[in-house]
Amino acid sequence: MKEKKFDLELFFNALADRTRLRLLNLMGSDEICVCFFVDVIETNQPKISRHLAYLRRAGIVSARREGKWVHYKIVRPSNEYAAKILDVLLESFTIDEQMQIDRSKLANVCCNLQLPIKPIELSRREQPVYLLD
Amino acid sequence: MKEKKFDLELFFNALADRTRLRLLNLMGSDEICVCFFVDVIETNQPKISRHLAYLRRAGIVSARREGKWVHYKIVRPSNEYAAKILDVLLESFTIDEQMQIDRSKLANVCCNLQLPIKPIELSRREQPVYLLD
DNA sequence: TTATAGTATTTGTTTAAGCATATATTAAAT
DNA sequence: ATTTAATATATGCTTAAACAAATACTATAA
Repeated sequence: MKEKKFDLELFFNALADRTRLRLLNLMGSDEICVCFFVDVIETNQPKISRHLAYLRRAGIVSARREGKWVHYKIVRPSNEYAAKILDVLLESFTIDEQMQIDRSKLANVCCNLQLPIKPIELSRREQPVYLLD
Repeated sequence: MKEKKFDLELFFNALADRTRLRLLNLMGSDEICVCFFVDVIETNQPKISRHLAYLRRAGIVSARREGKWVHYKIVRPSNEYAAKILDVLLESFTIDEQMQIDRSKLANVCCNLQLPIKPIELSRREQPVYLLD
């Protein structure tokens, strides 16, 4: 079973959109629920879902369903150079004003930033998880 | 006089195209004439010019006219993160088979790869140069 | 059945290719 | 010198394809 080749063009295309960069910024090192993205980016949910699907196809994020909710997180791309590039990109968000505003908005709607275990989710029992795509 | 902000989306879009990646690979650390790109990529000249213009607008390459010829080279993006990303990208070309094939084709049509001074150009007197854009 | 998220469809916009043409430079001819 | 031709490169224009947004609809879980 051969690994399918990592598509650098798809990768860069995925990063060439402000909404998708904002989504990556919000994920940072945490796992974030779709509904929080909708709150922070202040747009409709299908649009967020479509951009998340784009990032998924590019091998940049993964999804995990937990009950009604789907959580997304950044995954390390299989291509080592893409992984390095993603690291630098995430680092670059620290000097971007809007990205920092987004992060504080997320901290408001979602009190679990910075916490190793998320209080809200503690009250829900763990479900048998499955991955999309 | 305020520097205009570096456009990360434009930068990533510029990198999200195989032809443009091939052009960057061919430039590497050298300054290359448009006619060599046309020879190596084996496509029409307007297409090459268009992609080079795209890279120029994204702040990734610069052009220098010397007589009838225009030479392109990679420039360090003003955004430090973009510069780092470009470094990693160029490094990634070393493990890409087609990129290496392109480089050897270039070495054939253009004997000056690896040489600090290009023999062909030595026979032309230096012109007052100007930059496009 | 209600909340959450994903998909399908339509529409408008962006992008790329191909072709033709314009511009810049040099060389050659008058 | 001035015109003409040739070469190298850039740019308009048109068409086709890809992409994004909005809306409506479907699927899943509680």
